[in-house]
Amino acid sequence: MKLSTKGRYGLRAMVDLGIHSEQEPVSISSIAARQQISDRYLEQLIGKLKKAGLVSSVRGAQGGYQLARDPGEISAGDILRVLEGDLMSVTCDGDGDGDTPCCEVSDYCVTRYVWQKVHEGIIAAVDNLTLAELIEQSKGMHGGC
Amino acid sequence: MKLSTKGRYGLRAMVDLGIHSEQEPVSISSIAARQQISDRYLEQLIGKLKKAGLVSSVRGAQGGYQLARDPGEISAGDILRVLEGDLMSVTCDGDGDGDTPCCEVSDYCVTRYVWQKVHEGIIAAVDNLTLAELIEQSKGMHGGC
DNA sequence: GCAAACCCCACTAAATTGCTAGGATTTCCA
DNA sequence: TGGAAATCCTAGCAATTTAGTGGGGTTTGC
Repeated sequence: MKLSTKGRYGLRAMVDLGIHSEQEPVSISSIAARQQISDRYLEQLIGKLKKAGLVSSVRGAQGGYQLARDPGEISAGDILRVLEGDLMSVTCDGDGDGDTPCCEVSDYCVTRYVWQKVHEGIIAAVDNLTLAELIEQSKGMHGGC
Repeated sequence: MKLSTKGRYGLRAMVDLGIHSEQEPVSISSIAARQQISDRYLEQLIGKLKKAGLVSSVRGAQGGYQLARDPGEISAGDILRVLEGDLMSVTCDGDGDGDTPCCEVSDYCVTRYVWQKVHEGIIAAVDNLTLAELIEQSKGMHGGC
């Protein structure tokens, strides 16, 4: 139960875009260099973010990526959902093929109950956190941690 | 970012123990049969829970497991932390070997910031949820979901 | 026209997950 | 006193996921 590099890199890339792409599009290679990430790998992650409509692209030379919306209109949850899949989707222990009802085994709905609670906690946290806020945070700390 | 069977099975096993082990210890095989879980696998999970001090064991014939503490004194978070590892541990993207400071790359502390928020949300959810509450939930629903 | 960039898909080594297997040890009970 | 029932311990293994790498294409500014 941990955040993979997909989510971590994606958050950093989006913050980077927010800071550097206001005037002109930013290339994968420049983000990768600043963030010290494999550019081939980052390319795939940003591809997903583009398909999800969070970033827009400009093809050809001097092209690159830009945020598709205002940073205030993008939440950390939006980014993480794209890259990490459903954030703690609430599933039963049933096989989920639709044939069997969700809960034929005694008392395993506790899982569902717990997960509902956890899910609510996560969603509340990441959906109320805008990219704008993260960018502000990031600008605030120069080198220090 | 999902709950593995470890956490799901562990929660169900603990609820099962809470319901059935008040008088006498309960064997792995009976829990596994009721919960429809591989007993060999469950054995390993309960082993961890024992090492963590959440359940106690009685060896030999007619032995088995019991809750080590009152269900009101065990939280869902306690169980999940044992089986799923740190719940969203807040780590930087630094290599974490202690040699390099946490944040030598520009602005990746946003990861840390986001994760702090998510972590708080999760902890608040699972640590305020007692096993007693889950047992009550479980008893409340007979077959229904 | 050519280089810089995005785009797309396939492959792979390493780690994790969800088990299975084979025992050894302890203890109740007939 | 001899099983049988149970916990304990460690190792292995197939399937999946992760974190990339690789080899191309296509679009576009200069």
